[in-house]
Amino acid sequence: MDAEVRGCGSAIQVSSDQEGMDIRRGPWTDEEDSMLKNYVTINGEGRWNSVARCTGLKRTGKSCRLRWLNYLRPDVKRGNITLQEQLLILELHSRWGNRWSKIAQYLPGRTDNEIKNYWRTRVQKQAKQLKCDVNSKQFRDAMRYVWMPRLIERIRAMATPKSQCLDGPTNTYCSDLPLNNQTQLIPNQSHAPMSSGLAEPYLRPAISSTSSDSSEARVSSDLTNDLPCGNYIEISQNESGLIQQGLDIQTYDDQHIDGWFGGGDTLDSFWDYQDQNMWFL
DNA sequence: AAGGAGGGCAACCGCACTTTT
DNA sequence: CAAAAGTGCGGTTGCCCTCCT
Repeated sequence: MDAEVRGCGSAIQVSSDQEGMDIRRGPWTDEEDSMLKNYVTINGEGRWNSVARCTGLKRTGKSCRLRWLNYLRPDVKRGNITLQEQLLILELHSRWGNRWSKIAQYLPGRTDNEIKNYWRTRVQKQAKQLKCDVNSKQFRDAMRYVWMPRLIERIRAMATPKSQCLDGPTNTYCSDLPLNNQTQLIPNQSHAPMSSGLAEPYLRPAISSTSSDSSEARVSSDLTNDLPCGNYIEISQNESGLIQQGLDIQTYDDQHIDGWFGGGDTLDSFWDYQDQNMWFL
């Protein structure tokens, strides 16, 4: 039996659980936020049902957990998804599909919910506009061979005015990813299951490298294993200290790409559309 | 200026898995 | 070992805001 209480311009739903206790739903208030934040700061994460009971919050444990993870946690990053993050999302999704929490482990400060929303609102919208299924080969190929290289181009363009950073036409690009020498991509521990405490950086110096004297550090093997069709991101650091991102991309000429979109005109309009929407560029 | 449409995002739901008792 | 409780995760919903007409 639910009752709806309207206040402050938003709907707060109150229902009764088995014990007759009122359960609040809907948007969290500042007061609730501070109650939850204070409790977790003192007592740590976990035991979310207890949190709900001990704080006097009339919320379910699940609701408390979600609020903390997606909003109140101190390391939650706000603001737009960066180009590098977009590229990573595309890459990891091509590998793992809708494993949002797993993908989120590689994007520090981003929540699975945020990434999921990003995918649904941006990427799926593009698929819809192109009148193809987001899981179709056509769409995945467009991501892999058109959008991702284009993203990398943009990252490179934004990151460096330096010509030495370009490795010619060999599909090696650079960006300003904040990586240290001998960098390895590590999942963000703060998103790991049953984690506690502060987030660790998701990028750490590599413990070892197969090529001892090489300054290159490829994305960890866990990330690169089984990547589709020889398409992978390689992160390395050149002598200037700038990070190079190489994408092993098969070369597709315009004619091939035209095949996906039915000819030059269609492709042109496709790019026009992309430029208008700017969702990843 | 007003109303409608669509997008973005926070929050909820249900199920599956893990841990505890 | 089984049941209950707790937790995690992906899918979905609905509200609010912005843009367009």
